[in-house]
Amino acid sequence: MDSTDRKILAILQDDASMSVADIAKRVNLSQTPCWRRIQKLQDAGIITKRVVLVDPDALGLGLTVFVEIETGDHSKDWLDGFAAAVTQMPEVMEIYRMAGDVDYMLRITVPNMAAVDAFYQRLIAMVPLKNVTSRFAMERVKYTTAYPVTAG
Amino acid sequence: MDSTDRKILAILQDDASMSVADIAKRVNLSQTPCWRRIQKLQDAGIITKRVVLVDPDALGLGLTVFVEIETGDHSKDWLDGFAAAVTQMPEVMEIYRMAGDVDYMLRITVPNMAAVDAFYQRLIAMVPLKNVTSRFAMERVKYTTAYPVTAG
DNA sequence: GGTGAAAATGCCGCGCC
DNA sequence: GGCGCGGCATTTTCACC
Repeated sequence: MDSTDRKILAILQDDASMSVADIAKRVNLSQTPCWRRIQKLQDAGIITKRVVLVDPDALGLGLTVFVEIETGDHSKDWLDGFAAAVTQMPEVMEIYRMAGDVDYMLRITVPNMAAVDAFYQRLIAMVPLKNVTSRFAMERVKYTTAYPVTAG
Repeated sequence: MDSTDRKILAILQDDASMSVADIAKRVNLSQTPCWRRIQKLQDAGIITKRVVLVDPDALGLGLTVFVEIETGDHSKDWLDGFAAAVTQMPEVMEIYRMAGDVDYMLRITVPNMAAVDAFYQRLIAMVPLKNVTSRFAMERVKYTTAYPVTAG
């Protein structure tokens, strides 16, 4: 993957509605080679998806909460099952298995406090957990899906 | 926004490469009205962007770190400036202003431990901070940009 | 809202350098 | 790896129900 591919990725991560012709201009290529590069990035699994991003406030999903979970001592099978179950829950946008005292970090997006509590109740009903800490976001200052691809 | 709009959003949040004709079929609409609804969702700012998602591992960005920041006592202007400066940093994917003891929560994506340290050094060089805690992710279990739009 | 169809645009395969 | 052409799919805009 050379610097032209990186430029293409930078463009598409910011705006995937651009035509191949316009992208080609921006990276000083003609249409066909540019198109072939994009195909290749898709086939190689570097580009994983094409999606639209939606304003959560417009959907009434104004509340973001980070949930830090200490599972306590459990087997690998148990942990896998736990992770799979949490993955199914639609308000869960991100799940990370963590190093350190916190075992899992979740980011959930919900309409209001009641939904946070409903989520919490469902979560602890699934299984006993050693500790669950919720951290509430007041404001989303930055949110991007675009990874840095250009050095400097 | 009715249930048809929600169905359209659910589809486009999952796969924006679908043709309008195919989306129309899935929501039992003909092409033109379906197209008009999508336009409306864009014009209303509900759909904010069309992007491609990229595999961070493929870019050598395998390390995700949550950074919890306590800023200490500072003026609103100072906080705004701080937030703006952190927003500029390309490894920062998400920034939230938090309720509670932690003032800001960041998610950063970097190639390796050295980059974490480099980020940390740049961060604390910007200004004195009361406390900075890094939490390291071992594994990304779930990551989605698709908000739940269908009740149930 | 829905339909059908036409115009404009953009995609993407081919032959060639 | 890159280019230009051209058929074809898709988008987008009509006029009308």
